[in-house]
Amino acid sequence: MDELPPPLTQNINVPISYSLPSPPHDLMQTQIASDIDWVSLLSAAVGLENGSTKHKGRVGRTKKTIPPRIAFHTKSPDDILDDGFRWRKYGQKAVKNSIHPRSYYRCTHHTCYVKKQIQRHSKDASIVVTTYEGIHNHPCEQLMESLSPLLRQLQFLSSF
DNA sequence: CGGCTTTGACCAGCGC
DNA sequence: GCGCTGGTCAAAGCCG
Repeated sequence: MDELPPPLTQNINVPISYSLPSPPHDLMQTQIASDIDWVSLLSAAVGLENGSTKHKGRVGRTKKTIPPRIAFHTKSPDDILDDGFRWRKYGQKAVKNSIHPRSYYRCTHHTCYVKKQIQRHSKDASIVVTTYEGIHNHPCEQLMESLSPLLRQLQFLSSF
């Protein structure tokens, strides 16, 4: 499986819960432990979403397929969570029933079309709701950067 | 100069 | 059909 979820790194904020949007119902929220198995978690989310019907609203101007979606609730003073990937902001909108605007980000990798939305919780401003849409089709740059010295060492040792 | 953010305009879905 | 709302576009400006 080369489609990995946003990996946990040492400086990443640990989500306190995640939500699986499952239309037509509202978000289904589950508390998670800090040592969560991210691969199986996101795999479950992908499986759940693939079988679902279309969700409310326009998915995109050109894209017709519905990508998998998963939302993380993170208690953090920072809006932008460092998940190891590079993101470019392409929009911000004020949303109804919330004083906090919603920010829209796209993965900057040219072949990757993953998007994420970031919004502060309407009732608890200390909670950041990050919604990922789609799965990255490339490795995490930051993770590969931190692993490359280790990989080089392993290659060196394996030559003996 | 390239990459990024900001921000107003635009578009499409939905409910009435 | 119309208005509201959420999502996206794209020009302008900022920054390293």
